[in-house]
Amino acid sequence: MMVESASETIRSAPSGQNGVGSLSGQADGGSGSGTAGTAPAAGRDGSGRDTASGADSNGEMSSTELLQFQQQQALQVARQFLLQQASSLNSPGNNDSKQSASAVQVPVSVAMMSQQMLTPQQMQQILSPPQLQALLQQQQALMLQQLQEYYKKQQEQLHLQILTQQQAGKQQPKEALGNKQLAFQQQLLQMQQLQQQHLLNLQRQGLVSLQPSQASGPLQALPQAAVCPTDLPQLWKGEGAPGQPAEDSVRQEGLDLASPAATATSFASPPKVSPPLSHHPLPNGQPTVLTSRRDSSSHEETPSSHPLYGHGECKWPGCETLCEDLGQFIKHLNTEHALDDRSTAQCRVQMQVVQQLEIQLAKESERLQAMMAHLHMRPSEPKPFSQPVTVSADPFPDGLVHPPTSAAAPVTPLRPPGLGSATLHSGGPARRRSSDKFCSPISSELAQNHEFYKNADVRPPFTYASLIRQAILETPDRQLTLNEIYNWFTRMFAYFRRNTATWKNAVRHNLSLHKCFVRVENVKGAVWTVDEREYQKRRPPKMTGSPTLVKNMISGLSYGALNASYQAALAESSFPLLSSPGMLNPGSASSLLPLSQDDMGAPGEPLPSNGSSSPPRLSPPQYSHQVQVKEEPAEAEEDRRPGPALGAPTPSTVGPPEDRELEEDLPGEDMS
DNA sequence: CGAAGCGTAAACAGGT
DNA sequence: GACCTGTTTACGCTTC
Repeated sequence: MMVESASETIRSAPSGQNGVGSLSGQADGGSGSGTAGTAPAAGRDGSGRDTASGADSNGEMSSTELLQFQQQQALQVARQFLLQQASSLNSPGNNDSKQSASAVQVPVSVAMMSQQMLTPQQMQQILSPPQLQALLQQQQALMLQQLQEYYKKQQEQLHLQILTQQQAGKQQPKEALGNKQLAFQQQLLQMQQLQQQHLLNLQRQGLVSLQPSQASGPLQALPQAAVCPTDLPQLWKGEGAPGQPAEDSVRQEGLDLASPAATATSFASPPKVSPPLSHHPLPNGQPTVLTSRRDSSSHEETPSSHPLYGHGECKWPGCETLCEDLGQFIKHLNTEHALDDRSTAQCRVQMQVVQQLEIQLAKESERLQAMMAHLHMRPSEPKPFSQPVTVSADPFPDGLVHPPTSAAAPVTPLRPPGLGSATLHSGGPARRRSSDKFCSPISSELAQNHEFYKNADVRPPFTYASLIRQAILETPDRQLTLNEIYNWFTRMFAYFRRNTATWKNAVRHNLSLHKCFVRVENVKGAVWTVDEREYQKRRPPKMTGSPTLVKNMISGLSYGALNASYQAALAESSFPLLSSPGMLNPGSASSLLPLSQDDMGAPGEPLPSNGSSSPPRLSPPQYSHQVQVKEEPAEAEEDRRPGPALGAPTPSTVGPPEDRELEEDLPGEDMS
């Protein structure tokens, strides 16, 4: 109710021009007008400064010194990296040490590969899913090996340098040392986070078979490793102090740090931008730090693993406070890391770290591309990956909490994880919606970014049709009144709460326009249902085996979306892990699961499907009820729906759910 | 270049 | 008469 009215009031406000303009503006990062405060807008316009923040602070350092430090950092990273592996191998929590290890390896190549190194066609044609996986692992191994060698070499060097530096540092003025350390640590963090990112990416893609429980191991371990016990405190303190108006930028960015709701705990869950969801939050290859935090904080499901809590101590950058248990940790978090200037500044630093990591990732990706080109395929797209890098030079100059952007497209400011750049059409009204076009599972997409969309004023990258369908399918009865659909929109997407209500018109328009939406006269009025068959009809061919589609997916979507696509593709290839609910946010995953199926291309009705695995929402009774309802509108339906009852019953309406489910569940399911 | 899909705007009708 | 719901048409944009 309230929401509704709210949206209505807003309706007139923003869209001075046409809906298109405002929309694209939103998605694109703000064309200046309209809803102010979107992170992107601020981020872009803001400082043209780039990742150099670290470097900036190093202004005093000579280039040689800088180099040295970088080397040292690399070494450090290498150490941590190896340590990380070792720990994960030995970690009692990880029964599957092998997997953990691979987790570390794979990400490298995975992340890189996903970055448009390969043309979709190449991927598709050259590699079958299994092959792909194998290739990935090969790459990983290769990369890992190289990394390790490199690190080993540097280690010796580093040792020397560290020693000299330490000595020098004692003699040097504190300030200089501080700066050096700052830069050093920043890079260190970046490297480490890059690795985390890779790992997470891998996990999300399901290439690393970490089970939910296990997943927490690496995830937890990484953040820890990322924190250099001795140095970080200084780093953070140093950064916070430097007087940069971090706060300003932070607030401008739309980071809700200042909002009452945003307590220290919620820091991790910047309502506006950072994608909330956990395991897959980094579809874009974004460093996971922020996102992962959010996860666990919001989903106490894994009480034992708060992203900022691990190994009995607080993992807040620069803080190593020991906490006996999670409860204590939470208290500590709320008291010590509440919303204040310091935390804000630290947050900002973290953002910079992430930013630099992205650059690093891009570079590595570029390298991989070259490698791939040399080894396997012909240099697919001459389009060097470097561009993103350059651009990304200043992804979020001032910013805090930017939505995870893929290294591939760091430029795009406000993008929910998992959304490809496709989402951000800067121009015309006809933005590409990923779901339909690319078969990227809207459900999983939503599941992953549920919180994000809920809080961020970002337009979801789905077509109205998919959204409507989603709304309808999410309900037990598979039917909604128009008003309920409205409510779903406003409930699920901040965008539809705050933006013009033109979407309501669009919703109605879509309901009427698409045959897949069937109006049913009900006791309480009219409800809308989905005719899956029709819906599937209007969907694009299929992505399995369709090079072009795959191409679209990959080129059109960013890293995140790519992941989704990969997941879908792999899922089809019987890689259960990929789409495994375990990887998803428990809460949202369950509710959205149904969709993922259908969106994955399953022609049939998604929902009722796994009564067991998927949410219990669809109890037999309900289902039958729905069927009845649907039957009612006989007359109208005959027309619209060719013949549900004919050869094959309409998935969603007729026939025993169980059957459908089975069918749908089959990997090769879809389409023909 | 044209077709298709999508988003948006708007006119219109029927019902409450 | 205002508002909601639903249908339909038109236009612009993007992608293929």
